[in-house]
Amino acid sequence: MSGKPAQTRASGDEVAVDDRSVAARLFAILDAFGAPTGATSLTLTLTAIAQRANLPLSTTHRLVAEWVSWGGLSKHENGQYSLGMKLWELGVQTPTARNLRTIALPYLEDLYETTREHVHLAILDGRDALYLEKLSGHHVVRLISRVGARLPLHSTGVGLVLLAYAPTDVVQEYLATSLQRFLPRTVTEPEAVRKRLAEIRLIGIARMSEEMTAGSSSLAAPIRDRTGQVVAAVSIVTRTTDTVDPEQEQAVRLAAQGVSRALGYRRAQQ
Amino acid sequence: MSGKPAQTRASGDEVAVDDRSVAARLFAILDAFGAPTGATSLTLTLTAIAQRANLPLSTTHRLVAEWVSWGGLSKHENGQYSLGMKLWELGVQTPTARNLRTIALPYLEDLYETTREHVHLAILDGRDALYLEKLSGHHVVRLISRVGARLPLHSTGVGLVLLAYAPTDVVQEYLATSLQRFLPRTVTEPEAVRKRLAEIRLIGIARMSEEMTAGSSSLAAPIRDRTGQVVAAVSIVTRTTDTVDPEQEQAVRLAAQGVSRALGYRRAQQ
DNA sequence: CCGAGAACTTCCACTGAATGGAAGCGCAGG
DNA sequence: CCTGCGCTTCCATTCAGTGGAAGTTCTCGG
Repeated sequence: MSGKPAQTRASGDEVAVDDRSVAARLFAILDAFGAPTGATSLTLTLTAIAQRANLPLSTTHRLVAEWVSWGGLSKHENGQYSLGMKLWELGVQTPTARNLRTIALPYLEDLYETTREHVHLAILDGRDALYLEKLSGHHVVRLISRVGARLPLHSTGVGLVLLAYAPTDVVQEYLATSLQRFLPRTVTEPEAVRKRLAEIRLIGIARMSEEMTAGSSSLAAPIRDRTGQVVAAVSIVTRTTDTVDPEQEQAVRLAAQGVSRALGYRRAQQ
Repeated sequence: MSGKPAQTRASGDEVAVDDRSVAARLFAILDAFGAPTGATSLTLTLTAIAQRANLPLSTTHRLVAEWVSWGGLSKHENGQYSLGMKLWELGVQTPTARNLRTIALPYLEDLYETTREHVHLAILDGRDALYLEKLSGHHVVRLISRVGARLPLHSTGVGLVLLAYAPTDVVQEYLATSLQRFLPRTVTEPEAVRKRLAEIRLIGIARMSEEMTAGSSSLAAPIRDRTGQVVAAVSIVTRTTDTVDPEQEQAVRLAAQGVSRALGYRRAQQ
């Protein structure tokens, strides 16, 4: 109702201009719900979103409203916002997620039933192993992994398998950076990693022991599509024991082969 | 390099202006990948996106590029676009999807193991049952349902359970519209549906038979959170048989109770 | 009960970012 | 070689988005 001009920009001050596009700002808002403060920041207030996205409050308000009206964010009674169901709906439509998961799930279930261990399905995405699926039973054991998590390639069973069958330039680039050591047994030396990769290609299975989480080991095997390319990896994560259980190895191999066959892979001329 | 003005808008012609905001246009692009032509249109060309989103090609080009740079869409070698992994990553972070799924999955696995039937987990979203999870084994039987699918409330086991415990105004509104009859046995008459809902509330389980898919029946039970509110439903879908298997009913009930307990529900004073 | 403060919502003049028609490019088929 | 189709780039125009500020609501403490 007032007639006063609102914009009163400070005269000589150098204002760091924000040259992000509208789209980039919208994305920044969603990214605010990502991993920043870690695990449990799944719900944010408007102000918190504005801070994380580094946007003025009024702009945030308007853009958040756009997200909410579309369903990408949802507003709760208490005024907090969280990621909306629409994102989930579209997310599960993502081709790789949808197809791989659908096809692999039954085999993962079988693997879980026969071994009763944590079962993982992961793909290579950028420099990480991206966890597509996880079956865990009622174990009290907490693992770092969860669906949607990203874990390093060199310290996880699935990661090492994915790396073993990745294009050489990917391996090259990955090993060019310094690899984080999580536990004393984590292999971080590039040449040592290369040796392991070669061994994995030879025997078709990766054996990890106490390299990411104390007390747990894993067995992982590659999943191939109809072109023979490795597109994913399955693993089971067990409590570390002295002996390697050949039956477990067999179970992991069978699961990987089952999924591969379902994807159209026909055993190559051995 | 030319100096000619590009914009040569037809003079007297009435141009239907598009008053969608940038955000709305961006969303329209994602929606183009949704359900429009049905199931398998998971990959589109630029032109196809422009058509479906009803946007000029150049605008589409620019906005699609924004999505791609963020990871919401990904561009394949052949020039086709599909939903990107980023959407999946954010999607699985969605609170309800994440929490419910994580908590429920082990119980769903148990249910699958004991019954060996299709297992479903769904929530009420708008006027539909939204399928959060589905375990299916290697059955050849094709079901309509899949993760992320939306199916009607009155013709599915989970749907009817969700409706039975929904707020009265939701029920009112749902029954106010005409309900689709899929098969001869689908109950579509509002009063008849209300009767079923009352029965479900009484016995705590929904029994459906040949109301959505010929030859299959389902048993569904409600999942409650710590406040006692019904937040989801589990079901098994079986081939229709003459007799009701009390053990199956028991298994479904147990699964629902298990999840409810895990969500913090303590059996109310009966 | 009132006042301070924090968080959210609305307002609106200004402007630069988004727009989209057209031209340019690249490729496949005739 | 030409034609047609689909994608990419260009850029003058303009209007949608912007964000500072004022208004509103809610909570907490005195």
